Amino acid sequence: MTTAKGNAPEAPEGYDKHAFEPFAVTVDLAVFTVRAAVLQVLLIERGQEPYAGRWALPGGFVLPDESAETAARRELAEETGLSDVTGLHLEQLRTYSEPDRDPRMRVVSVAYAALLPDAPEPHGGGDAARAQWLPYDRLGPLAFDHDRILADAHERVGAKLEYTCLATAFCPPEFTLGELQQVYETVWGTVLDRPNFRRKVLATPGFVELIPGAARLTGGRGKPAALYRAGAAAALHPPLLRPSREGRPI
Amino acid sequence: MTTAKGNAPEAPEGYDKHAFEPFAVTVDLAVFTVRAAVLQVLLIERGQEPYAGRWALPGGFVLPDESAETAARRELAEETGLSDVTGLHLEQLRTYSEPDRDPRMRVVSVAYAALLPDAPEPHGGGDAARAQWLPYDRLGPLAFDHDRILADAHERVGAKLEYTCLATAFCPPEFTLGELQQVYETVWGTVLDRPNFRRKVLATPGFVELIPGAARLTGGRGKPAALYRAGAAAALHPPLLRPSREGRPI
DNA sequence: CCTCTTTATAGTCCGAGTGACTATTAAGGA
DNA sequence: TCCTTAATAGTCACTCGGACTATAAAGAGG
Repeated sequence: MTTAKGNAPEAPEGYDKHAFEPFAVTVDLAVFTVRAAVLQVLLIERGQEPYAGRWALPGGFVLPDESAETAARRELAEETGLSDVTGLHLEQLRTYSEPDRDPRMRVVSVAYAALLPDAPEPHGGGDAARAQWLPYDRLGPLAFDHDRILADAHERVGAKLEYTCLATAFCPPEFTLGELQQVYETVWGTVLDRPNFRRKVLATPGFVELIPGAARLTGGRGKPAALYRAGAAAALHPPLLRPSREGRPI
Repeated sequence: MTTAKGNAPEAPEGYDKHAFEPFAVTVDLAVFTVRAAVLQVLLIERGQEPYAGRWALPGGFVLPDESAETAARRELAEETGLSDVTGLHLEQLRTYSEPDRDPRMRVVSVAYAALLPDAPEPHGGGDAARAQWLPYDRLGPLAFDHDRILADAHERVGAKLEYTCLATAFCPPEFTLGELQQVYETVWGTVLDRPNFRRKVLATPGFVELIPGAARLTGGRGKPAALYRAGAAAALHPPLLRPSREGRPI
């Protein structure tokens, strides 16, 4: 880990025709999980100004020899306390660069969305700040422009459920079709017809594969459900569209 | 708005627990147009090392009081020589931040994709470098990681044609359905059935609207085509999917 | 002027996909 | 044993889209 270099880099040859201003570059993480049919978001309570006491997305600086992707995965491991985050779905969302988005200084932030299959209680994190899962609904205003980042992340995740096999990233290694449907219903905030959902999922080759043994599982009453694991496919053809939304955002 | 021109910002309160390293932040533009059934890209010939003589995407530094979006639009105006770029489609692609992507220094680049309805010959640009439209196919290797950026941009534009009304951004204010179909065929590199394309486009409310007068146009032989303009809709429901691609990237 | 070519436009046919719905199976609880 | 719950199976009709044919309206060339 390098220290802050005390002098600004001079614009090297080839850059001399432009103004040159160093920026701080950070990553912000929108980490989602589905627990008990509720979409949960990992948030950190800020301990100091600005926005002291408000909830914020976890994140931090990109280190000098890191890519943003590497920094995001490092922060994800730190904030969740998980030892292995290599299998988790992590996806770059977009970059937020409004000049006044951080009142302290000029910060450009690369936002990532991450999906977790279950929700381990978060580790304190490297910041010793309070990290906690909170339901996506019922969130007060977040710090900085994190409301918008989180809304963008939610929209992206919802859209990707339509045309990719991403939903399995919310599920444990072995899951029932009911649990998979629950993911769709929770993220989309809709109710789906169970036989039709089942027909669609099973008709998509490589989406899920049956665990062939009589392996079954019961969450309580009712007929035990067959267990599936994620398949090899990445995309859904044709897509599994959300029920009638007329004007969907781009 | 932050100052601190010329000297590195000190990590302010709240940031002191992190290492802090200033980065240069730039924008790179993948500017597309369709001319004569060929997908063209606006490129700049580099005059100096590294990659002297190679083609590169236009772009430049984000100025201290600019957002990346503002910088991208400014660069777009400079490079194309167009006086008004407010109506053009400009969309953030993703951010490239590999530590070694620019051998001179640490540069984080926010990439944008832009679509132009027709191809005015490019202005020299503020860099006095040679700017030129080149066909998307038959491009040698570009400078830096611009091959990958351009490929990502192409994939994104192709995907957005499926589920948005973006194709009209490639067309002049008044266009025929044949020209619109030409955009799809050129970007996708496929051939579409004309009656089916027509049926689909006209069945999507708000995609295009007929210019009601006997306004017609002939590009040469054949029956004159009716003229349309872009409608108010932004999304396509259901989408206009590319012909059979089995494993589509996410 | 007539015919051929070209392009736009209209319409048909059929099969895949999906929404809405009903029926059956297999468990636990009263 | 009966009821409830949840998974699974199956039906029916409608829509959409791919493939295809037919017609209309222009220019080119004899």
